[in-house]
Amino acid sequence: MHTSTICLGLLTTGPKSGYEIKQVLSGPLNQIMDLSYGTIYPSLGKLLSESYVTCKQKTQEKKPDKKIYTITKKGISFFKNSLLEAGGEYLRSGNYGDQIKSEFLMLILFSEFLPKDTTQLIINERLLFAKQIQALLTYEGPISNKGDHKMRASNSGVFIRGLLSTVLDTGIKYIEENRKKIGK
Amino acid sequence: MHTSTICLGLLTTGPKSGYEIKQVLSGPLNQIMDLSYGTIYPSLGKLLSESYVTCKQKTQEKKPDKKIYTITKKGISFFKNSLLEAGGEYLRSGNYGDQIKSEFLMLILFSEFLPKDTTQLIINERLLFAKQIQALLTYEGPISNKGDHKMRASNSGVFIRGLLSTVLDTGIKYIEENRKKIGK
DNA sequence: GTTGACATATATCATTCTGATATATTTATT
DNA sequence: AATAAATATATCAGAATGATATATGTCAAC
Repeated sequence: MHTSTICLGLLTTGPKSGYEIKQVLSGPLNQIMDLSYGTIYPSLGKLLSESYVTCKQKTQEKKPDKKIYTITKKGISFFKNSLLEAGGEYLRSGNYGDQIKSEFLMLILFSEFLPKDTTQLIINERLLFAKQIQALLTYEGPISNKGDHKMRASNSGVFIRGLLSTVLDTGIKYIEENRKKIGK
Repeated sequence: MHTSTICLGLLTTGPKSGYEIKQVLSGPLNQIMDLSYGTIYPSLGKLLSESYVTCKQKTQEKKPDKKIYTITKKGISFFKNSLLEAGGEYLRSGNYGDQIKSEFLMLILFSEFLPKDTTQLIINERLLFAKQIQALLTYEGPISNKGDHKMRASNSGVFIRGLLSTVLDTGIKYIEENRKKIGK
């Protein structure tokens, strides 16, 4: 899926700045996708030049200028086509897996070459982190203004949150129950 | 973790060609890390120029020439340092999460813009794929010569396989039980 | 028997992406 | 009063991907 498709998709829930798109991608959605500013800003620029979005410059009183991007009708139509194409490519490719780079598990994989206390420290920090993410995913209270909890409130959003939460929980329990086995 | 650290780490289990390193990274390990040829070959070249590995050219009778790389003593020492540094950076960074890009879940996230049958097809294929990976991870029989099952046979390898298998199983069950909720 | 698909094997490269950095203001903390 | 952290956009060197090129072998299909 192209960066532009992701940006447009996130804009379907309402106008956003590049900074806000990054915020959304730094919340629960971070567990399934991330983009850097260096990818987001140029993508929004291109989308603007092709009239898939419009841009309202907001000269804020107390903060740096904000460029709020709004998806256009043309943009929604383009997004639907792009998404369908991405789905078709996904099905055709035969590569149905996710792209994962786990620094944590690579360190564990090579942990026989690491001091034991370092390995244990890494596992402790990872578990703490996973529990924080767990809290973020299961959080049901009022939406904060920090962008932490921003995810599509649709059926699919609920489905994905549930999936991530369940899977994360299984992972935490597995690590807690089996960590003794490493570096034995 | 740098590409060179990963290559060296994989070479600690025995000499390998660039192609074989890619094979290992295409087996069960693919669930936690992947590298492309465009990353592996230049990295091995650099490692060779710095004497962290040696290279034996094997003119094979029936196949293209093979360049078998073997880690040196200097290489092992360098690997241990690099790994310790990677562990330290991991702990210092505060970013304990994995880098994940899930084409599948992004398609599900936006599935309200996709035809229902397309979404269902995507889920079907994903489930089929996940079950194949599951079989690969739990496979206990003789090691094939296809590189499919190559993973470190150490404690950590067993730990990681178990973790991935457990987590994958939870994911499959969740999707099977909750897929009706999408696109309702 | 030969065509086509697939596996083995190395290598390069345009395009893409990341991670770091620069800039500037506000808000919160100490 | 100073310092850190959040808000906000933008750029860019370096790294990584995905595609492509090259070449040979095998194996099944037609």
